[in-house]
Amino acid sequence: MAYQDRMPIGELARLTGTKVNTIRFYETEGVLHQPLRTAAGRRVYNDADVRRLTFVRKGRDLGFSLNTVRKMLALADHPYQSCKAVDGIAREQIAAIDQKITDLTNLRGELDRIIKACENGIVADCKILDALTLPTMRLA
Amino acid sequence: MAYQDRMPIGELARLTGTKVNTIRFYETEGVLHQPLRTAAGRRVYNDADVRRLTFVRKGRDLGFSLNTVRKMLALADHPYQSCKAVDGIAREQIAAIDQKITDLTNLRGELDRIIKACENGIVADCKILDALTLPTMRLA
DNA sequence: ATAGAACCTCCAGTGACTGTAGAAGCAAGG
DNA sequence: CCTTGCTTCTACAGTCACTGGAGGTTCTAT
Repeated sequence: MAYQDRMPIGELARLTGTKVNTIRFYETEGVLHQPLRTAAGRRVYNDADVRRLTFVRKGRDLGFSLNTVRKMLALADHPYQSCKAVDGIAREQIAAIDQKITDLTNLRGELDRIIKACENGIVADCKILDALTLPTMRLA
Repeated sequence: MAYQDRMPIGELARLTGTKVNTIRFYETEGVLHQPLRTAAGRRVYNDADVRRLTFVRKGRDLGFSLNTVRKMLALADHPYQSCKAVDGIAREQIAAIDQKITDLTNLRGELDRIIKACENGIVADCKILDALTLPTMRLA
């Protein structure tokens, strides 16, 4: 299970595609736990940190604020907290997520259409703005 | 077609859920065109600006940088540019979009699972980190 | 033993907004 | 017509989430 289980910050950075400075920043922000240190004061990470940091980076890439990511991490950190709290945090995010999925799907469709039109040598009349503007495929 | 076709900045802000200052910021960044001005120097916007700004906001909310949004807007601004360029810009984004859709779908699934477990009075062993970490449902 | 890479802390800079100060414009009531 | 109050204007400082660099230490490898 633990293929690399006692790695320095540079290795964690490499595995997650994160800048070393950013990892230290997340630590000061309390998004990543304070890691163990070697006698010389160097940070030591493990596989759990890789998973946690990957989650943070993906969450940010998906347009969630650090604060929202923090809330979602709270679900992982306190899996035995009250159902009410967990349910609240989870529900809060679902509507936003569904909207993002809808928007991305529309955007993807339009980019696809543009590429296909190009293949046929026709320059598409560009409807890319509509992809995120028109109320097509609304879920609610 | 033009229900509100000569609006001040405040109205554009209201319609798109954007801060007035942010609209002015997008103008200086060249993401929004320089609008017409009244004799007194006030900005005047129209429906096309509403659509464009909506696109920018959605794009940002989906985690794309202003620069990437700028590139996608270029598809709308120059629909008759060379197919090669259009195709390049479009293709560049599609892989990123697919990954985002996959990640969001996984995340949504896990939040759903957490909520359902809560309904049953069972506190779920939380696998939220896995939602964005495990290589399930990879497209490529 | 020493060159070079990786690490440390601290702090300044960037991207993308967000808020505020101070002045000018405009619409409505008295 | 005038004042009260809201909107807009420019300009600039502040915030969030990083990102990069300076100056110094530690580790690794020859």
